Amino acid sequence: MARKRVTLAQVAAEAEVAVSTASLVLSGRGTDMRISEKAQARVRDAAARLGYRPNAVSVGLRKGSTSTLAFVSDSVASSRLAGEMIKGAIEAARDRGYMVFVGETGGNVTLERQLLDAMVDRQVDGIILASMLTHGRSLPTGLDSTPAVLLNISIDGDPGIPVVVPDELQAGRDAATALVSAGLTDIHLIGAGPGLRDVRTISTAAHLRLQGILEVLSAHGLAPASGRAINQWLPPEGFRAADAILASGTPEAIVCFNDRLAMGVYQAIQSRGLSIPDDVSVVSFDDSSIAAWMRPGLTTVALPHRVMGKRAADLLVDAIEHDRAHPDEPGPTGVHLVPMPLRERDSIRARPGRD
Amino acid sequence: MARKRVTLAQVAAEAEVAVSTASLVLSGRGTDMRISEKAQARVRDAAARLGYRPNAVSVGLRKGSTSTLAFVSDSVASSRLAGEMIKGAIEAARDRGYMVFVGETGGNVTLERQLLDAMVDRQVDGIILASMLTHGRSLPTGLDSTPAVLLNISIDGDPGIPVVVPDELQAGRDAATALVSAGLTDIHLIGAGPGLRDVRTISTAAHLRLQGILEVLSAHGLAPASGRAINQWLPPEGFRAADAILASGTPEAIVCFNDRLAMGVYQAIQSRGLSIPDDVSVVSFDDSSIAAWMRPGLTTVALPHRVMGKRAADLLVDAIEHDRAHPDEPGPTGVHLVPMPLRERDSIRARPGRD
DNA sequence: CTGTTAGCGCGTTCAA
DNA sequence: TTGAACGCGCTAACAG
Repeated sequence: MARKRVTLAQVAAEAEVAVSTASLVLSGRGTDMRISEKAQARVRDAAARLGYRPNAVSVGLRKGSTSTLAFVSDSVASSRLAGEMIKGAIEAARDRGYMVFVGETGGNVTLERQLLDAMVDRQVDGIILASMLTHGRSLPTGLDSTPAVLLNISIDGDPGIPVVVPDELQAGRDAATALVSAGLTDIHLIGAGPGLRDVRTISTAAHLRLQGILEVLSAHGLAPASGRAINQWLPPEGFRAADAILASGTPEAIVCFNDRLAMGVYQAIQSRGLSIPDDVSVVSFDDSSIAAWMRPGLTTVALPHRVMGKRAADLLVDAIEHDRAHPDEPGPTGVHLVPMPLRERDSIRARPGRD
Repeated sequence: MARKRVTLAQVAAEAEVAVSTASLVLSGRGTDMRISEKAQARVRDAAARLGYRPNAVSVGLRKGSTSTLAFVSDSVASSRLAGEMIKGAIEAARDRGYMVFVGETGGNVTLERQLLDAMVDRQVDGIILASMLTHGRSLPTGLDSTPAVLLNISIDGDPGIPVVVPDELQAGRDAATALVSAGLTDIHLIGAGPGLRDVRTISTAAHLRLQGILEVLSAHGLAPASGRAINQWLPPEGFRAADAILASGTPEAIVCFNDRLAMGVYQAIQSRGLSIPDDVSVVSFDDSSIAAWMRPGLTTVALPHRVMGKRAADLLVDAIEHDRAHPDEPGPTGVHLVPMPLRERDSIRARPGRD
């Protein structure tokens, strides 16, 4: 097993040149250093024949840079989201020549420390710290000694490093606009609301979505017909909330704060023999995989996890390269909002008599 | 930025001993080598004071082993599965002191080669090669020079390394048994069947599930009342298939080959005003997240992705350690079947008049 | 018991 | 143009 790797020294021997010559040739600076064409050819040939590949560990030790990123997330339950973000980050990293270590903390701070340390020990060039919750948290120490980017984490105060988060505020506006521009005015909220402070989760997404919704409604002289602040955004809760609304009449439209709530809402509406969107229009958030499969297809504002991951990796590599070029200047920073596109399907119907 | 790391030499200087002494003490073999208690204390103290952490890259170069695993998958669309497998692998790896590089090939063979090479360049100690399709494929070369495990991949012939796959055959048996033991005999198949060769996907899962189902049915003197071999196992296909069955009467029971098909089947049954499970019993496979949220809860045979990932990582570390201990003996091998547990919910009802 | 020495594989001076 | 020598940080022989 494990047949020995060929080293640069072996290539040099095979090509009958010195190691440094081989090194220069293979790093593409042969012509630059005016090394004879025939020598270069011999080196390249030998390398190819022997199947030489530079030992990345050695290069890492020598240059201090390992072309490696760390992706550390807390990924609690909502694993699908994490998967997409990781995927986006990995792809972007690969395109820029980086590999990525992935670690999960399960929200455990001690574990997070250990993971971060292990990553730094392995000389990662940069760190993406991701959360699946988007709530305010404090920053682990040590993130200042290595380039880092925060993904889906909102920090209180300026973290001094780039932050990538979805544009939940605009998403809220877009969801509300989709309803209002269909002429719907009797709008009920399930998940949070009706007031700006009626939020039961630590997620900042809830606040921002609500804020965006209320902003658009009030701009049209409207207010939510009702609102339910819910702690757990799952189908059964959605069902119960919708059922309560339906008990006292048929609403024109319901905004669900995520697709799982919407699934329960669908069940409640349909079990009463009502039709979506003929009787009730529904709009939601997340665009999880079920949204497209529900009948009718659910119109929802997508959380672009993959794009967010990609964005974070790109920003991180930018930061790393900036750091290399200008070691003493402060690195890039700022909050990067990733747009949440509205996926229009078939759960909203314009009110008759309106355009 | 990037304040300099503390090196072993600095610790040794601070403790006024030689580097080798410091090395021995910090690797826990101080007492073993009978180094004076006070010297040991000085070293430990200095290390703690300076915040010393060994440079893993250097250790990797020196020892040839990096405490690092590679997880390479092709993860096509079905990303949630990949996420769970990765998670399981990462957790198990962490518990045994390994970090993991994650890479995705999107099914691109060239990319797979490049990724694998990049991993090997970084001196990973072992490789998990995973697929989300479980179909027969050929093995990339080079997997023989590094310990490796195949995850969710069935290879034609003996790959000579451990393989982890779900026990789909038994899963098929269990699904059929759940129905038969409820006294149901009018059983329709959606996804594959009715005959053993009626399969439209490359997935080996379809074959094995079908085989298990037919085995149990025939053991009870039964055969499928109907079967539909379907290419794409998605809700619309499930809806159409179920609708066709319902057009010619109400079936006692339907076996769906995955949960997404079942979702469509639910929609078809319920849109006709029929009840699950009072009129029709349904059983399925995968236990995807929607299964628990459907109404009524879907009884389904779970694909334990996380367990599979964990299993693969454990086997890989076993193989690595075996290799270290007995470098010339052949490594472990064999097919490891991971049980697929039946998640009983509320979509099956025993036929009245039976127990 | 402790210190010195020699690499792991590579990139980079500095001379020749 | 090329080759010899040094060191990244650490471990393992080998002396002392």
